[in-house]
Amino acid sequence: MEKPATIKDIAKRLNISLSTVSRALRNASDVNPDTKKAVMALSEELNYQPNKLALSLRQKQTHTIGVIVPNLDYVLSLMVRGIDEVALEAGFTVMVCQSNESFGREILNTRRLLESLVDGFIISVSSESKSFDHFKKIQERNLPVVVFDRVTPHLTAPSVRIDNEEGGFVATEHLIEQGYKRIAVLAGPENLGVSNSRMDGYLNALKKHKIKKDPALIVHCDFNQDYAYFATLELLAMKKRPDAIFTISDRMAIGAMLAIKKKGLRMPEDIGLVGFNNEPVTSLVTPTISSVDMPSFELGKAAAKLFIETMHNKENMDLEEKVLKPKLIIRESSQKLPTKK
Amino acid sequence: MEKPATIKDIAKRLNISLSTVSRALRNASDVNPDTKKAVMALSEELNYQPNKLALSLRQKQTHTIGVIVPNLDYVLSLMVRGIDEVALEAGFTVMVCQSNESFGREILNTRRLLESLVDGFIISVSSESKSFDHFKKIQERNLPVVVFDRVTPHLTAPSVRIDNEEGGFVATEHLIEQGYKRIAVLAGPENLGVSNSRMDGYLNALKKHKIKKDPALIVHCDFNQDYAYFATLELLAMKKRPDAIFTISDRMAIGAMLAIKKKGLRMPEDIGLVGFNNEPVTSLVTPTISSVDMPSFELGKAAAKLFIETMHNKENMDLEEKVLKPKLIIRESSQKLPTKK
DNA sequence: ATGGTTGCCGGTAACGTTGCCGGAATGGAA
DNA sequence: TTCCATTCCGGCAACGTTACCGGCAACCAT
Repeated sequence: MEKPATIKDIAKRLNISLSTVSRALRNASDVNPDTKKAVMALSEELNYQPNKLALSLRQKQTHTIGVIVPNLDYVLSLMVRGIDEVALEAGFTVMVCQSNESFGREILNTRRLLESLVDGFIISVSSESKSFDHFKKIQERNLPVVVFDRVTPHLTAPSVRIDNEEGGFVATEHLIEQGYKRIAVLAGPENLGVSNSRMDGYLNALKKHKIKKDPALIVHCDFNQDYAYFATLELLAMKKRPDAIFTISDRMAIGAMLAIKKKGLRMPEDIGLVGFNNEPVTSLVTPTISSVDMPSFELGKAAAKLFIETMHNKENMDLEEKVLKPKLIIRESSQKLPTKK
Repeated sequence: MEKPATIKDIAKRLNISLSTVSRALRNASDVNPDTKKAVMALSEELNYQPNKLALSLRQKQTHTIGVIVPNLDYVLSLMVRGIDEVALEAGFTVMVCQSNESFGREILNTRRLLESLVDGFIISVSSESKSFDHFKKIQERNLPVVVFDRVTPHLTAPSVRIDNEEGGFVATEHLIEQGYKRIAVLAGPENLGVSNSRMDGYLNALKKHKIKKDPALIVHCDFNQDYAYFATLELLAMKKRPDAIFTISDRMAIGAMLAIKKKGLRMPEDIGLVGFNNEPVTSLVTPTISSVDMPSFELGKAAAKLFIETMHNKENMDLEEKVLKPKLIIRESSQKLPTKK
């Protein structure tokens, strides 16, 4: 048993035509039940597997979805698993590419996936990307595109995300309620929509509680632990230092935590801290860090479902926009007061 | 610009034959420099991309490598990135599947990748797998298989791994040198080669230092934080409890740490702890946890290189076996004595 | 008997590409 | 002039599959 069996082999052994075998193997109609049975039996015996390549070539569909993500950290890999689950169920294979937050790599990945003739894309954009022409080119080819998690107003496509504004709001309001007065925010790159939305939530919370916004307490820095570390050191060196920090990711919260410890300050007594993503590490460090949790797995599943939907009725893909709700998980780093009630 | 351009389009526009265009696009020989130039120019203009499907169908090669891993934790995802890097360089695409440590899923993944007509496999086996027939079937089809990280003697194939025995040895010897007397080991499932090798290293270290092995201190449990937590609680409840624990993964070390803290014991004073993998989290928790580091990225690269090698000379793939060296990183959890010298 | 319907099947082309072979045109050497 | 080698090119088949069309029986109703 060397080469895998083909339809031709079956046809020859049964002395019938290729067409008949082909029909017998799927379209039960228009074929004698007996021949069909014979074909089925033989295909079983020869362990016949249809050749996907030929199939795809013929019907111009690969049943493959290209997924581009900026990285595969805890949250995103959970989302990808969600995508995978739904896609598999629907008969699709997914090809995952990481852009490593790099614009150039994102373009490269797009090209590679396009070369692989994927049927469409599910995308979470890199934090570095300011231009989206490479994605628009995909849409011009009439391939379905769904954006998830990291959405952007510059790309018109169906999308799934969480309510980042609300996430930022509840995190900030929680800090306010705990009695913190000077709340800083560590945001990501200025052009990253997710970051800006979370910051909007932060600002809304301040406004609601009549706290004046202080530009010195709003820091943009790279989406990464080391940058957050140094940014926090600077914040803590201010004459009137903040007494709480909201970071728009847990990675950054970890950086902030290290800086706070380095300075010898205590959480939550001297300074409060809330992160975003609810990565497992937040409950392992000392003190445990409060964080905004999001339904990542569900979000991935929703993205894949939306993709399949979009694929089927390309016409009226009137830009569905699905928004899931985040949830604040309160831990030691921000709980100054005893639990209410 | 709707459908992507094909060779046929170019031929028609230039009034030459398909064959000529095909030759012009790769085999410079046997084609007039002028026509070649014209073809190149037009293909540029039409943004021609060769259709991979047709190519693969024709030459019975997909230039795709199937990668099966038990999960995508820190170490394995680094390895996969290493594989990816080398594969890309060599013109291969990789398809990554997670078995989630499940035997059934591993079989499923194998089948799916086989259906996708990958050119070969790079595999790290699931901890649950006791039979390897599904992988042997691949080899019978004459497809190259390389095993990495989680190797097994039951599968005859070229392999890349780290010296797990040495890793277990240095970790244990370090604990001994720090003055710990009753050293327990938290091992993984009994049939997992990696775990057993690390345990062999542990046993060798004991023997070298003339410490009698105590079966009560050798605990097998599932490869996961919660199991490790409960296993550690039991260890600590012994009449003569251990004064140090070596866990064969950092996940388990975290579980152990939580149990130790729960019991109110201090590290390193009351109890020493060393993990394996050197995941970033080990340097974030309190106390920081000593761990055995391995060159994961390099290991992935080596696996891909070996794969490509194996692919090219299928005949004399006389089972190369590459072994990389691990390195102990000492942190707070095990450092009872001041640093030497 | 004739005509139309139905059930079943085979042949052909096509998806986009390349390998092989054969052939036309050109040039130079005999 | 004749012959052969070289240079360049086109035709055909094939990879494995399916869509489409047409054909041959057999059956029923007229």
